[in-house]
Amino acid sequence: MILSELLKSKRETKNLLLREVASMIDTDTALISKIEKGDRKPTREQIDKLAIALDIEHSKLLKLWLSEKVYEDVKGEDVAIDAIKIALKRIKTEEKN
Amino acid sequence: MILSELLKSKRETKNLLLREVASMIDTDTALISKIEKGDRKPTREQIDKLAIALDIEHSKLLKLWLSEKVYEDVKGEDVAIDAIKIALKRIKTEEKN
DNA sequence: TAGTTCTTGTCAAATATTGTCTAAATCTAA
DNA sequence: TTAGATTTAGACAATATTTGACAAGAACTA
Repeated sequence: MILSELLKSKRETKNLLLREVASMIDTDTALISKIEKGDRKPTREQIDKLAIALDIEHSKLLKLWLSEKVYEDVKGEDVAIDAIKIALKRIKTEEKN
Repeated sequence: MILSELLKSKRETKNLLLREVASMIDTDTALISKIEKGDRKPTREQIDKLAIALDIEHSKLLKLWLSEKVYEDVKGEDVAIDAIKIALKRIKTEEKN
């Protein structure tokens, strides 16, 4: 499940209108629409607010958001998998200290 | 081995001066110095040129460069590992198609 | 068809990144 | 030590990227 899909399905489950979510996020409907369509990435602050507005576990949303940044960095590269693995190892070894 | 370290050690192995590398990369010594100290990230074009100038396998350099972008995205996040893993899965499943 | 919701395109403002210059710091050899 | 060379640090303009906002169009609903 991709971030944009999650946001849209959650909003629909809760029967909220774009304008209602928009006001909770302090922006306009156009931006929310774009976020739900994957045309724009939410900022981190928006992620925080969206978690509250849509009642989604914050860390779940954050994970998805971060993973999409990672994905964008490497997609289309033929060394994508190796690059991600290198980063993963680095994170893991750092956590041990 | 981190990108900046690799670049510096390779240059030293080859007994090149910053200004020599700089001219091959079409920039000035200050920038190369910063790259070697990790203060600046090379652009992708610079990675390509550095691979040639320093005689480093291009894909190796590219992997390191990409991995550091990934690392920067998630470092310090307590969901960092999960986020990377999600991205990794996504890349893997997409490659199958 | 009118009213509402959603989508799209555009563009300026805000941010972030990059390149270059200058001068200071560090190193090296005589 | 000092002169000359190399490397580093700081500042700042140029560029690029991201973001927010507006307006108009499209799609949906009653």
